[in-house]
Amino acid sequence: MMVESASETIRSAPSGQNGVGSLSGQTDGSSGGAKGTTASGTGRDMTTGADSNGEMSPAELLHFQQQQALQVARQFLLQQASGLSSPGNNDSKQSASAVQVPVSVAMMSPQMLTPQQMQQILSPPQLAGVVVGIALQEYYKKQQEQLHLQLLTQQQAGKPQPKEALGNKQLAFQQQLLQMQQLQQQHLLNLQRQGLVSLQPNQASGPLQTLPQAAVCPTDLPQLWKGEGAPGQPAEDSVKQEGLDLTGTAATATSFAAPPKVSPPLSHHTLPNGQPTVLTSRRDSSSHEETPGSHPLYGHGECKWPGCETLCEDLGQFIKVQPPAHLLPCHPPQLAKESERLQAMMAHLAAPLPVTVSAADSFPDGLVHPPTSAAAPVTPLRPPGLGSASLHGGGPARRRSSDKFCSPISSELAQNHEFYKNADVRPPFTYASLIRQAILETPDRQLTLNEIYNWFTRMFAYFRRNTATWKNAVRHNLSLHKCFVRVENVKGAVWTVDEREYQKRRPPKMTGSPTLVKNMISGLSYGALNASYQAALAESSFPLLNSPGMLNPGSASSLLPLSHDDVGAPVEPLPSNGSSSPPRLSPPQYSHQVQVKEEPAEAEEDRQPGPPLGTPNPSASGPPEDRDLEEELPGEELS
DNA sequence: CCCGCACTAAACACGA
DNA sequence: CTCGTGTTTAGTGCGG
Repeated sequence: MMVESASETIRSAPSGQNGVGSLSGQTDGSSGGAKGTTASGTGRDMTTGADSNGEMSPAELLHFQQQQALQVARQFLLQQASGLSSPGNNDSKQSASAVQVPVSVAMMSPQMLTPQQMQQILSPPQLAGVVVGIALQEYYKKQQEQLHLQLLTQQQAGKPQPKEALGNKQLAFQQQLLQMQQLQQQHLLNLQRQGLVSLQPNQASGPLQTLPQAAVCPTDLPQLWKGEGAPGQPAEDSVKQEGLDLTGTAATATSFAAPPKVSPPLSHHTLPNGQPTVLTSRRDSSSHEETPGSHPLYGHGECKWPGCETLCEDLGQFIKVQPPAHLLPCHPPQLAKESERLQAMMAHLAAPLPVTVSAADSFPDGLVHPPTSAAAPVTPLRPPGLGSASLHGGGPARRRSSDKFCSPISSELAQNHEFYKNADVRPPFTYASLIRQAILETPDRQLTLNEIYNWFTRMFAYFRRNTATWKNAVRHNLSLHKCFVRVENVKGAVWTVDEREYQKRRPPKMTGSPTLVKNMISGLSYGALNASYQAALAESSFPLLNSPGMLNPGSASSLLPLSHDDVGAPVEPLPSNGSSSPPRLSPPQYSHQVQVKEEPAEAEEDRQPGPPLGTPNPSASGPPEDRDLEEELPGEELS
């Protein structure tokens, strides 16, 4: 779950945008954004986790996600604590170490985390960094979901209660996740030992870590600790000292945390030396702790892991047996499969990627930049900021995410500029939105066809090939969409954007449809929330999903409401784009008000050069940008 | 199933 | 004639 939520969070980003659906989610922007996201991401997970309970409200979802992440972290801590102090060993020593744990645990308790904190923890850039692992995460997500379902089914025996069930489920699921991770890791380690896998601990962990890490980015953790007054380092140390088993799982984390920053305090992910033994111990502890006497996978004197019915006298035995000896045998098929896929994926991703993109790699500008071109030109990776969207180059499947959900193309681009520039990935935007972007980026808000071409090639590596195809598409779009207006110029013809038309063709409203809401939530982590939000506004494209991302108490409270009802309505003009937008223009204002529907011709005619404000739009205070442009070139059109 | 949207492909027209 | 630019039509895939 954690993973999922994390990934979800991330993905929403950039893109939240758009998110999102992509490799797996299938591209469609639309699907990705709305449905895709929901389905593949949190939505689904959530469902899995709480479906029995029915739908969760956005807020609940968010909270749930937070809890997931926190609980996992807490679990680790608890495990540590319990492992040290519980069964059998209760030395003063341990108690001493244990002392710290409680504190940390307290700190970690979900209730204590505010949405804001969450955001801090999962800052956009950092989140973005985690995106790399999304594909893997999703894969695991599915696996985990399945397992979870299985477990639930088996467990159902005695827990029908909704609320409680949820709580139990959460715990169970979390444990499951942990175990899954452990198993995965173990398996990898085993393979490693056997020489089947040459992966290094770090590498191996890479993907794995993504799970937990995604939820809680190591680098970010420090903040948490700090917040509580527990210095990052100390915490880490303490953890280590306590003989964290976490390390085991954590092996993974290492790579992530690797960077300069002192690694993640998040114990579980932190992996000191990837010692195998740790795993076992950790696992033990994990199973112990939480619910003494109970284990999600243990019941009625036998292992409940799907397919495994090993008999165990008691939990203790179960735990003992379970670990390496028992667990593996139980799930070889799954693990084997996973491992294979995992490795394949890793290979495909080119090892370092995950790490590369990690938070640590954030650039000075605060943005997470995609792997450099060198790395993987053809890799179908998702841009850090962008969640799903259709990136893979190829098939028709990709299309449109931008329109419906990635609207804030400008912010998206700004954030992932480097990525698109270097990665041979198809941008998740429609041609129309790209063209518009290209045009609006210029001071004059007009471009010749050739300049548009150049912009495409300059901005996207993807458009450096197959020129015939996309150029044709560009021309096609220019001609086809009313929003693009051709203006005769002295030198020739230039293309401008009729913002009103552009807005018209977009989905007018986002009523409070459930899906949208979900999207919003899922869109959670969209990169620079504020930035994107503003950008969205500026673009006047709907803030849709992106804004939601910011479910942050502070901003969220104020924004969410707005996004909801106001989405459809004209947004307040935000000169966020200031860069290119001349003072005179105030595009956003027109956004939806569209008075008249079509009649581009009319519109054009309407725009008489003389009366700048004369625009038919009553409410509109100022003429749309294009208008200005066009009007600036009076002669031609009018006459 | 239908519709709308986005995309791809391609034919055709025009002017330089 | 070729090329670039525009326009238009047809077909496909996808989501609502």
